[in-house]
Amino acid sequence: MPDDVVGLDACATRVIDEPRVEAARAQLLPEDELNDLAQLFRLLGDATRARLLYALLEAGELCVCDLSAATGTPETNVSHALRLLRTAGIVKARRSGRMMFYSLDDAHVRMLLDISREHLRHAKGRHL
Amino acid sequence: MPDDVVGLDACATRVIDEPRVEAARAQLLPEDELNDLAQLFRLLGDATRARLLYALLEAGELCVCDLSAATGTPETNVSHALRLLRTAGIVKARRSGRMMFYSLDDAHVRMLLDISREHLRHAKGRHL
DNA sequence: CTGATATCTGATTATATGTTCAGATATCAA
DNA sequence: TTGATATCTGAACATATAATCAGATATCAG
Repeated sequence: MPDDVVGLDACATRVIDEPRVEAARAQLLPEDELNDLAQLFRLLGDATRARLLYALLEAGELCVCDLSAATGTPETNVSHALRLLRTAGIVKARRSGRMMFYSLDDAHVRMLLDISREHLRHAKGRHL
Repeated sequence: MPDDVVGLDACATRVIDEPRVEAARAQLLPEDELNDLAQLFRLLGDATRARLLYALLEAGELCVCDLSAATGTPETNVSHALRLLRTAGIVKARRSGRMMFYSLDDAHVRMLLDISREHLRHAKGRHL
């Protein structure tokens, strides 16, 4: 059989740069890590959640009703959104009486929010 | 009318920490910026696209068929994915003969990928 | 206890989007 | 030119998920 045909996990595709492909394959992230990473980004990739996160980035800590007021998001939506973010370890909650105060739970996420905002500013106008 | 009821864009929600809410509102990102940010994260938030991006992060530059081979993704999917990423300015393309070589187009995105991977490592095991 | 408030939850619906397939385009070799 | 190859495109389908609504839980005041 020809040696330029791959028979592993891919379909029979011709490979142009064999060593580079091998290197890339060797460093592929494990499936579960990749899914976790994708999930992290997906959670940041919704306007409603992003609004909440940037509000928390600025305000530090806010209760559900204040988050609702500050972002103009119905409280139910805020609650649903925060549950997803909390389960993923992106925000943390602190109870005080009948209120729950939320804040960002991770320095890396804070960095992601910052850098992405910066990216946007720099990327503006570069592409058609 | 009572002064603890908000009547601007939100529904009539009671506000707990008025000044903090005002501050958060004043610093809210404009809608279009927020949509762009959410779109950026959403594009990173898919396992197939993330696989391709991390492959490019490691390999530097790969053509479609090599990306397909390296990640085990059908070439059609690779092409669809790369179009979205290219339109958003996340990857750039270089033609060489009948092949197209793709690579990451933005230092910030590279940072996002790095930091998120780091986040994952550190966050592993912290939450239930 | 009862009532009021803040938040949460589950189910439904509507929308968005990743995947697949068939075929189109573009480049090169002969 | 013709044929082969690499990539792209559009449409149909299937799945995921955000928004909405009704009602549940939890905390506190009286």
